[in-house]
Amino acid sequence: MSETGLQSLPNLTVQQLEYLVAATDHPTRAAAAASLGVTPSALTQGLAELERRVGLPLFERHGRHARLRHQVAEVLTHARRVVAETRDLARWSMAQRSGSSGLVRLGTIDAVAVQHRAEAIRSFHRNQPEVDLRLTVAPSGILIDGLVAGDLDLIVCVQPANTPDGVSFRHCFDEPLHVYAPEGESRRPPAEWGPWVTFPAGSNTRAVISTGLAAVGAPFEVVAESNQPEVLREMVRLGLGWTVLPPVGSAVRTGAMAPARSEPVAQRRLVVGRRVGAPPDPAADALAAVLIGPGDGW
Amino acid sequence: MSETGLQSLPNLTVQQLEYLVAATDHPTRAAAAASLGVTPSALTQGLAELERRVGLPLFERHGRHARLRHQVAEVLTHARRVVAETRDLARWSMAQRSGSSGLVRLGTIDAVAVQHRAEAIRSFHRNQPEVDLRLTVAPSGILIDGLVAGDLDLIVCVQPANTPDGVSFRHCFDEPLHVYAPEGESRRPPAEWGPWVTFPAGSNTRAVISTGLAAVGAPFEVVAESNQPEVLREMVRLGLGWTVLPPVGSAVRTGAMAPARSEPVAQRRLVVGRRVGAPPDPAADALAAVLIGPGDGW
DNA sequence: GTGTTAGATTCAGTAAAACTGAATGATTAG
DNA sequence: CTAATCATTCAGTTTTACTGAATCTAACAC
Repeated sequence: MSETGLQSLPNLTVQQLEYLVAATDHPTRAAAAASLGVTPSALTQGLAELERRVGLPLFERHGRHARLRHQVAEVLTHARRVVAETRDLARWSMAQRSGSSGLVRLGTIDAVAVQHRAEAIRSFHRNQPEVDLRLTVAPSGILIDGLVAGDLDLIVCVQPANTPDGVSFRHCFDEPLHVYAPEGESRRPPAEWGPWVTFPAGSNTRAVISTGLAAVGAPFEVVAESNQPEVLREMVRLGLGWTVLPPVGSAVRTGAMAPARSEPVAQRRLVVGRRVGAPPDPAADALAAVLIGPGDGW
Repeated sequence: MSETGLQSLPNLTVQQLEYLVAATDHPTRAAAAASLGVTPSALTQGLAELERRVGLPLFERHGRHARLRHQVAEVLTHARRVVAETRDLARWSMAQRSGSSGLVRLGTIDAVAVQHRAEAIRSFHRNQPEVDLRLTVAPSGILIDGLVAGDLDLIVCVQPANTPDGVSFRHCFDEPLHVYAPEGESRRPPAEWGPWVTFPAGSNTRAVISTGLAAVGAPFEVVAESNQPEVLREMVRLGLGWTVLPPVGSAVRTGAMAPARSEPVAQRRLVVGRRVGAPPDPAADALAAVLIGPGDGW
């Protein structure tokens, strides 16, 4: 919170500094003006304005030539530095604009990162190495909070019951949720299912599961919780209770556990989330497109 | 002679970058605008213009706040750097303007630096430590060349026969030139003076000496040359020949050599030289005034 | 010397930009 | 809900930057 105060900075423009550099780098002002694509008149006036703003005479006449005063080598140094930095900035912003570069902070739930979109993320990372891609894996609620707070640019999460303000979701894909029972208990009717090990309270997936079980008449007594599907699966194997999970992808090492029913008891909707206030970000757009799959852009 | 080409640099102004810095350093834009002494409206429009010129959206809305996008940290870095550098430049130019600081390249002949104006130069250096004073000691001809070429700002030299273009001289003081003879030869008449050890051909002082000796009817056969009075003096002591030199100042370690005549055989005019094309330079003006002594300025 | 030429500057006039002050929209606090 | 604060937009004015023409100046030829 530094107080800038009222000290007036000379309102130099990059263009004026560019004039100065060009004027010193070219033998005549006409040549310098031509190299900048302006008339000699503009160059003269621009340099005069620069002199006025710096408050010091910059040139001295030697015949027809106007030499830079040795005292103002500092000004020239400043000019060269600013021009170079601005050129860097321009190049950087152009790269940003074209989307060939930039920073994208992606957040996904674990199943998406390790299973459903693992290959998409990997190939994006490989094909666009200029994009600094940072991946956060967390439960949907935390992802959404991060998105709202501006800590994430793009998330793939389970669609929540109500869309929070400032966020927009696009459908990504639906994932079936199957009932898994401890060994030997699979053949019970829904009314006798449970008890359950499942995601913690507040989890979007848990809400979907709760609704799905109620629809088939199953009770939903929860005896253990975890955010990690692998942990829930292990609990089932240990006989702690039943669970509802998406099927294990073929790519993942299967624990050889079959669902208690062939039909899914529910399905969760995976969505890609963006901040509505966020300005267009080509890199994030490109990644979002990859994650959503075929279809038009955002 | 680098070709800047036609690549268009965004015409950023220091003020716009200052807006950006202030906007990020203050909690609200109103406060930022107040700190800069402009209306919030100006700040908004200025930042919008900056966004347009950079070509990237810089902010994103979070409720009422407009946060800087994390992607544009580079722009902010650039802005801070340029603002800081420009502030330095402004401070420097102000110091230059006020004359309390700056660079003055002074050139003098040796007698002036070590004798006639040694104390003046020393006290100027002591009283105005902000001025970066660089002293070059050389023969008059070289000093004048340096002045014309712009390598020196101010010189004290022997007045040349004709004033070169682009230089203006002001009278400083006149210095008598006495004849010095090797031990035991002092009492000869002028027609038997010599041979001589003196300044090299082309030297202004030598021209003065030559004229002076001719006026009293002395021959001017030169057997040895040096630009350094001490060397000439030593040559005389060694019996190599006669010489014509200014009297040794009391402050200088005297070699206890008396002139062959009490009246000077000639006198050289010391002048202070400036470039006519040179813009006003308060520091150089002050030093010139000290060197000339009492009298009006340049 | 005179004339010629190219470079640099000055002088209109015009287009762009920056600012102020008022009006509008949007968001937080009570 | 109301009020207050903040941010933005809008209209109008002042400032600034540019082009093109005219002017001035220095260098060069003759």
